[in-house]
Amino acid sequence: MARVAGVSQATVSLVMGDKWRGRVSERTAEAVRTAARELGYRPNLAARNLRLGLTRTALLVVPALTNEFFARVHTGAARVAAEHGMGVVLYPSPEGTGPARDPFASSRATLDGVIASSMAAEALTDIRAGGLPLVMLDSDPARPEAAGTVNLDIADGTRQVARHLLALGHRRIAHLAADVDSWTFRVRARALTEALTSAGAAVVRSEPAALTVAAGLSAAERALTGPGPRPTALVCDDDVLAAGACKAARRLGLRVPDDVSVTGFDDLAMATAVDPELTTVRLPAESVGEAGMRALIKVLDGEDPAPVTLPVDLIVRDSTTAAPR
Amino acid sequence: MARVAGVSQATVSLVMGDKWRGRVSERTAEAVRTAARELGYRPNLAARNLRLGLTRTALLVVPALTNEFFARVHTGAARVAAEHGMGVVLYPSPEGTGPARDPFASSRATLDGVIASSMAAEALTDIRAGGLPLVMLDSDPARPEAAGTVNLDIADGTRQVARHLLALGHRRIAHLAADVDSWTFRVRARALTEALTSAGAAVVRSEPAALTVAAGLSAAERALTGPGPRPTALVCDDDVLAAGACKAARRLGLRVPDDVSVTGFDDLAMATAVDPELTTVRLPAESVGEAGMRALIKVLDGEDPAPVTLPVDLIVRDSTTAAPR
DNA sequence: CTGAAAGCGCTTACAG
DNA sequence: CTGAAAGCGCTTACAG
Repeated sequence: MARVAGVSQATVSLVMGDKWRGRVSERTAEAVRTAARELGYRPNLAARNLRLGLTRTALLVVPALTNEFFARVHTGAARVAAEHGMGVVLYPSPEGTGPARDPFASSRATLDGVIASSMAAEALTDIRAGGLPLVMLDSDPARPEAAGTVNLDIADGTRQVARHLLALGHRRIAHLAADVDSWTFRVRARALTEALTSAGAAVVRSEPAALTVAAGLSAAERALTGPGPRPTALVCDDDVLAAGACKAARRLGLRVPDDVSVTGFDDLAMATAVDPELTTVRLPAESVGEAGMRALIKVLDGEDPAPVTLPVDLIVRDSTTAAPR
Repeated sequence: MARVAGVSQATVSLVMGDKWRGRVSERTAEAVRTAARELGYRPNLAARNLRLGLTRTALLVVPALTNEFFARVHTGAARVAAEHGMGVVLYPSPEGTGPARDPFASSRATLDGVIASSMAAEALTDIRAGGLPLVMLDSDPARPEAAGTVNLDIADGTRQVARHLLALGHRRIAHLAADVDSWTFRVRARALTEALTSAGAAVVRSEPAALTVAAGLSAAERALTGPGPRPTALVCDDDVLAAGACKAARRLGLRVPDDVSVTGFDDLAMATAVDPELTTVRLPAESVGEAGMRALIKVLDGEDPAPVTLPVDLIVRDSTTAAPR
């Protein structure tokens, strides 16, 4: 390339890196650009990475890709990254929220830092071993592993759900709990119990369920047909579970929301795909991604980003109404 | 590292690369491994990439991440990649199926090849400019851009839908067509028209819709309330659209499937989340990813992979029944 | 069985 | 304003 343009390697580097102003003549720069265009020349990133010792690439580790939440987190992260000349590469951890295999062996990308969303802190030891700056999203803020944290106010979202249901007169409330060991779901369970008991109501039953429609359906069946008076509301950890819960209610001959109110969490596309549309908690997923990338960039710049907690909103739709009788 | 282990750089390289057998003594190899463990040493990938001229990493370009189909394609591709010591990095093209910005500028990873799923061929010119081997998934097999292609038998899936509906006595069928310019949707439209007209039926109406529940809903409203006799069946390009169509029917006081049958496509989680569950076409997404990665590996090995077409299956559930009257 | 040396393609002082 | 040189950390012949 340098030969074709009739200049030195150094000059090519300056021009391609847009650092030539005041150091290379306009004429020479133009010649380099022309030659690059004709040759389809692209700087070898591996060489640049080696020389610079950084890659301007971040890895976003997520538990699974089947959830729009993570897609939106990525969108937000990628936007902020682009503004800073960085890129984001996705690593869907093959084992859900469990131990993430070393992404370096897997993605083989060289990375400047990693952002992990909704992962168990323990699941990230392999990644930590790389010594890379780590920003944790939607994870236990008390864990000291991360150089930065961005959280959703999950507890508040759960409290909003509880208050909404209490205001509608519900007192017997069951919880369809995601059968996933992560901070975000532990918070939901704890906040729900606290909010209800402090108001004189109670979680009359808690049913664990994997994050699928079918699992939500059978958990809801158990919750609605178990011993004791039937719950009048089902609080679900996730919209997918809530969709299953609505189907279960219908199969039992119960109307949603007249006989049973159902709430979701996340506000995925599924929340409005089902009938009735789900009352749920909307999570600012893109903002989470944006804040996460901003935090990582600060860490990379040697700064110490303050922890961020983002508010969430209850979206009241048609799956909740006044408790029967 | 070499200094700590008391051996040369070359020896370290041999041991870390697992190429030491018969060339380095067991004793020395063990010493290297121990030192590596203690130091938390990891070979610098940028240096290795530079030296080797390859990265054993493939890029998977997808239109968007909000769809499980692509998540499953990735899962399949990653599995095959891992078996061959490769990794797969995801690149969700920011503009849907439209022009993909140069992923090299964005992901900054150095790549051996790219796999593109469901993208318009024209959208990949930037990527092609990199001169990397390209495998296209779920894309026009007639385009010569790709070194390998893996397709779904979308036309056959559409024909299965048509035959199913015809057998149920439907003759007035409307099409909710995804408002996305890609091969996969063009095939659906063409195959549907052909299958119906050759059986003496017809697509009485075709309504374009973006790939959201809300868009599906309003497109279905248009299809069901337009001039002429009402269609008895709605063939939707996608499960999301079908979910919207079911809601539209219900709002118009029509029962699904008794008054209108509705079919989806893809068999996403949403297909069983809604009530009634959707009759739809199941796509072997993971197999698509696996076959795509296998094809890329062949190309990388200098072979010429044969085009693959994977069969798809109609899944009959509760959203279709005999035509009314 | 082990080490010294070359070279992958960049970027960045440094010299002219 | 431009070029020659060093060096990032590997891997791979090659020599011993």
